[in-house]
Amino acid sequence: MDHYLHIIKHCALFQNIREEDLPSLLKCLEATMYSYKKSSYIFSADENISRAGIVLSGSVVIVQEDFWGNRTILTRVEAGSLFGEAFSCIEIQKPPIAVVALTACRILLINYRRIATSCNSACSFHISMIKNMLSILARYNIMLTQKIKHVTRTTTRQKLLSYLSEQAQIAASSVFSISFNRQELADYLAVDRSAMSNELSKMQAEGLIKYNRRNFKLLL
Amino acid sequence: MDHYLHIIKHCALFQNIREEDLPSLLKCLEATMYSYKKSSYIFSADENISRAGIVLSGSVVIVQEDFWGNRTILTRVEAGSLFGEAFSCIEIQKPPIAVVALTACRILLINYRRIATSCNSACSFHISMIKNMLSILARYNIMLTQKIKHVTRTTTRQKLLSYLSEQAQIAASSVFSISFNRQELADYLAVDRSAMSNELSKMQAEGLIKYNRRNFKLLL
DNA sequence: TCATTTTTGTTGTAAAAACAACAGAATTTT
DNA sequence: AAAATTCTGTTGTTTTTACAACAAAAATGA
Repeated sequence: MDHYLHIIKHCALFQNIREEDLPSLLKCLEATMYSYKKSSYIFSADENISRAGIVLSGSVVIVQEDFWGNRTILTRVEAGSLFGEAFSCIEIQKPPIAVVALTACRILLINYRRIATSCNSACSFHISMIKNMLSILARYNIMLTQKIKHVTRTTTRQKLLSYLSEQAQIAASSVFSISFNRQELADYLAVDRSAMSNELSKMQAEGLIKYNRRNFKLLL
Repeated sequence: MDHYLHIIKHCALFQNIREEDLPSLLKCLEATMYSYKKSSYIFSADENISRAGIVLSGSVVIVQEDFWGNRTILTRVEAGSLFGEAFSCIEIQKPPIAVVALTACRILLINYRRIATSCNSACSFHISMIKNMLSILARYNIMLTQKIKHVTRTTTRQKLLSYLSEQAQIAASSVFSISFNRQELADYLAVDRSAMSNELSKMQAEGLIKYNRRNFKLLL
């Protein structure tokens, strides 16, 4: 675990907490490290999520899956980021999401709830952590709001442009790479992959965009 | 404002705070009451949101609007509930949402940020309020996740069934009323109203549901 | 009460998407 | 290096949707 301390200390949850406090804090959070193979479930839907996870290496996706196995990707989570935090804050019997390893990964599971609910206000880092959590949740909210913005566009083209514009804005450049492959992007935008590939081709033919695999360029 | 104290004290933000502390707390939050006419904007998109709102009477909707005026409803907020809280927690230049009065309403605007960021830990209710905020944000997260579940279904019928099932579950009954009219529901599910009405008719004809206006019954 | 406005349901048409099936390219594994 | 697997693009068909236009019902308000 110590091997990943440089990842952990940069996690948004531990901002404004002194590095020397981290080890005891992690003990307090019952932090335990696990390894997962590609495509394995870290949290599966319909089982109570009582801990939050921090990605130490690799990456995971938060997904919604329906009865027939159709998958929607809510977001991709990279090393250094937190997931499952909302379920650490409130008790939910059947969480509406699952977490799946996109690549082989190492995950630190923590029992955040134990700290937040029985907080001894003498510990200064508890209050720091709760405030960090506020900011993480607020950001996650806004991320979900952005996703809703994309998926509620009426046509596949509009969804793509909405998503690609956001990525260009994040990259602060009209040239950028995306973290999703085609199937994952289709799952994120809730469209059919082949129809989406087809639409991308048309958009390129019309001179709206240029792309090769994960590299894109917006042409106004 | 005192007239609405019974609403305010039940607001999730003020749970575990003694009623006698409320007046000074509200002063601390710079709470100010405003009235809005039906359809007017309480927060408009692209203007910095620095305060959160509590609905005292009437109801509002959180919406996303695109350049062409297409509107998606994120959620409806009733008396006693909070909105705009995510933007009180983190600074955002251009919020992706607007808040519109669905009916004539009275709103209490509060400066939550001032409290959360420069918290004097001597005030016991500050920590209570921050914890309440955590729970509100977590719930809002889950609500957004549910909405994404609905809007990412592929057909209008699936979207309707996904939404109606959730409502039945919330009501704990197969007979229930919904808070949206047809246009609002279409805006929430991101479909065309007339196509949706048409689909509802078909579903009724096929014996899947029975409905009259806002009253629904699921027939398995 | 009557007129006006809002809400809901209905129908037809054109556009778009899902779905399926497949081929070639790229990547990974052996 | 070759084989196997994964990823991406392409095409055609069927289903579904958006859009438009309108009529009836209900709610509002003067």
